[in-house]
Amino acid sequence: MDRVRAEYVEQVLSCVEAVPPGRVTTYGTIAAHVGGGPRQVGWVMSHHGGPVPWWRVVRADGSPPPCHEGTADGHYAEEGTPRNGHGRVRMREAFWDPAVPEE
DNA sequence: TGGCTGACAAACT
DNA sequence: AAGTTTGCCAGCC
Repeated sequence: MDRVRAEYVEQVLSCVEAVPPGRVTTYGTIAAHVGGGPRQVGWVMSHHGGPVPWWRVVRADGSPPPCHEGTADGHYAEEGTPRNGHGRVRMREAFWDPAVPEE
């Protein structure tokens, strides 16, 4: 079953890498796309989200991960991600869904 | 084997 | 609007 886990991780990372600059997606969206639960996606990110743009993956309310939020802020400024004046991303503008990439 | 924890989410108060 | 509770899947003690 190790392979299944590795494949699941690959899909999650793939979705994260598929997120275009200036856009963000949520754990729940990825979970609904690749399967499993939002916590599972978060678990994968915490253990295998090193080489991927994890800052493009935010919570459902638009808040960045509890870790490296300062670093994420720098990336958002660099990518031009629309954010609210409170350190949270404007989901209404920046939200991106892997099932509807043409948006 | 059972229970707790964790980069979450949705519903309820 | 903000805080609290339950459900979710997988891993670890």
